[in-house]
Amino acid sequence: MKDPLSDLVGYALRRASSAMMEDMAKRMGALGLRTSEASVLMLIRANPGITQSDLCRALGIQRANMAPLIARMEARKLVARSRSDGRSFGLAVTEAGEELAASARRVSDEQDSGLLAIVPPEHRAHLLPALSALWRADQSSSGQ
Amino acid sequence: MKDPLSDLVGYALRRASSAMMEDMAKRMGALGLRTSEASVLMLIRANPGITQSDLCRALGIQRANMAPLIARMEARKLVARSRSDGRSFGLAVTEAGEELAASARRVSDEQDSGLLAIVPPEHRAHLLPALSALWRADQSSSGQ
DNA sequence: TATTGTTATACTCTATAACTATA
DNA sequence: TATAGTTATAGAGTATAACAATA
Repeated sequence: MKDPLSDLVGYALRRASSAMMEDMAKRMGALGLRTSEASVLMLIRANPGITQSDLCRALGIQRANMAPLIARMEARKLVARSRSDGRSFGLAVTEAGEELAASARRVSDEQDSGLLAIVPPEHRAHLLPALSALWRADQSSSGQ
Repeated sequence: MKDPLSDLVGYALRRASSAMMEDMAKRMGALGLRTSEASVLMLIRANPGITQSDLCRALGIQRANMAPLIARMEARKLVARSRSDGRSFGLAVTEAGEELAASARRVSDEQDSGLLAIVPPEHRAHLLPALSALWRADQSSSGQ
């Protein structure tokens, strides 16, 4: 069968990302986390006191979608909120959240090692710089 | 702000793919196509007589989701179906479909050039081989 | 006026289960 | 038994609009 798509970087990018995300969903699911929850948890852990809006800007998530996500994690006592000003909350991980965030980080690192192991050695060091350039150059992610 | 995710290949892969797909959706939308429809159209064009199931295996789409997609494109007279055996149809692009497929291919090539232009020159040639290795190595895509 | 958090809502993509007709 | 196509359905991700409270 002819495959007119296999020489397209964009197509390979989508397929690689889908495969990786499916694998990641399985790994984080084993911890009781969605992938979005895992990234949020890791980012709060690294930035205690961060607000929901700052999280949204960092992760490219809409505020409207962050609200129920944080609510779920607060209900599970993984994250605690404290008023920072009248509008916003400062977020921090609880003890349970700290443990889970550490596990999520470990899982992420494991997956990353696995991904890099699949990439032929001569291409390996180029992947992260190339991908970082692609998403940092994106215009649409800057506006909310 | 600390960013514990930016050194993860998996995270960069997801962000780069999201940005690319958003851009692609805009470009294909201008042609009246969804991204999935565009890829299907290009693949049928390159493989006249292909069945829906073969398309599904090539593109990693579920049969259940292919049915309404093909139905839409048949209703728009972009694709024609003819019985190949009692179970399956052979698919082919119509004249209108051929034109639209050519436009979709042009749009894809344009985007790809733009993507590669963003990647620093020393990393450029490594991107497609690295991504191809990643999604071709994926286990879950082989089973339907 | 702009920002934060929230609710409601809708659209797309994707996945599974169940069914029929055929090989 | 396995495969092709179909339908119904549900989950997840994501987007916009509108609102109240606050800066």
